[in-house]
Amino acid sequence: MSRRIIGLIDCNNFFASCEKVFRPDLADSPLVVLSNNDGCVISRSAEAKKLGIPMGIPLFRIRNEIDRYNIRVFSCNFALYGDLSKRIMRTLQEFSPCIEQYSIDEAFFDLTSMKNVTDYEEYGFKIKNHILKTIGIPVSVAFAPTKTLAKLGNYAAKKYPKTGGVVNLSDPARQNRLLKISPLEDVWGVGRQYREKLDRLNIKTAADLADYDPQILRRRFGVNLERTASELNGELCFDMNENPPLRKQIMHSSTLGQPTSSFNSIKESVCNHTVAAAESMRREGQLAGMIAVFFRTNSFADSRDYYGASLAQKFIYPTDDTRILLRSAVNLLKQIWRDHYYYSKAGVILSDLNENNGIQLDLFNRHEEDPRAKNLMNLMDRLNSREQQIFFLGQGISRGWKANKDYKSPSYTTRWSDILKVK
DNA sequence: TCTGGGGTCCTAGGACCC
DNA sequence: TCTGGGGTCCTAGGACCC
Repeated sequence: MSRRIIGLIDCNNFFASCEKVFRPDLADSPLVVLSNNDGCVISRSAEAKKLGIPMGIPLFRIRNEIDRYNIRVFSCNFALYGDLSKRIMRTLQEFSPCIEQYSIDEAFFDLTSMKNVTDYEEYGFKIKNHILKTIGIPVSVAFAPTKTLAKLGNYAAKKYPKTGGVVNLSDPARQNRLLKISPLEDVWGVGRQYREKLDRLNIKTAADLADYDPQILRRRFGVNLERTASELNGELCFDMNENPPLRKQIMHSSTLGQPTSSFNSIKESVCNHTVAAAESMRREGQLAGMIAVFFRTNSFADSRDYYGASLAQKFIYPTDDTRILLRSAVNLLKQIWRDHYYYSKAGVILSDLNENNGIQLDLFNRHEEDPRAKNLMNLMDRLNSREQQIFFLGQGISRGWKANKDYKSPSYTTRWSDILKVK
């Protein structure tokens, strides 16, 4: 059997890079993208990183730096990022027959069967340059016999400019050299908690982890960390997964623009999340067996003023009908509602998801599916596929509770009215 | 004043069954 | 009052990922 060779492509500063694609005038400017509600920084351009803007910092704490260095600020625009992501994944298909999209901005791809590719470094640059030229997003590429090593290689491709953004770790000697200089926190699967505990065992580098007794790792940290260590040794434990299993739950929630004590505002917010979650569930062809609604006051505030609640309901017949889901959501909300608190977050979770291929029939309660419901949902999904055209009354009209998005870029690629004009 | 949103898996413990 | 092994299902909590 020939050795496996797995590639990993990972976009550089993805959200920030997306914003720059349509603003070439900002190519060299420091730029940050904010979380929902313009709360904190979730993506930074290279220039912003160089200025020392940390990941996750709240906007209000970098007001000075923004003024002093003229940092450009953008609210997040997921329609734009999702669309560019799709284009990148499509492009990658030209380079590998087997792709696993791992997140919005990264994908593993298997080159094991591509015998004509022998110079991986050259191939990596080919991919990188093609994506930069056709889509405008800079990416890093790494190759290795396991996913965990490919991840580590990709880290190195970003960290060491000398690599030019491409790292080939197919050779064990190179793997070992990188393991020795990689701190534990660069390893995929090692978070802060594990790092601190491993540090006490005198495990400080990726090489230390790879060399440690696997049985002790398993006993003290579980099977996944043991696998991570094996993967660092070049032994494949996390294989490619071209068709990731369908999601088991779908959550939609948000922080509100302003805390509110108004039942109506929270109800509208919950209804909107329900509609969005149902839409995304139908896109996957799934049905919900359960719905849960939750809301809470600001968790950072004084605990005396804290109230949060959640309540779930099971469906006898799993459903994807937004009208049924909305009815349940509002019902649940009414049951746990309390006046006089100021709520800042609300959302909905659809779970017990089943594939929509014939609902299990109950011997005694025959369930007749209403074909009109299906048609109605299809029609709504089509009309709303690019931007929202029609909605349920429960979603509200004024939407005063909506998250702040003061710095949003236009939806260049997904909204007709925002399409870029060429003079 | 202002602190994201959306997921997964593993493990331990309790209830319950034979 | 004490004694046993095995299994399932559920839940909560903790860890990780982007």
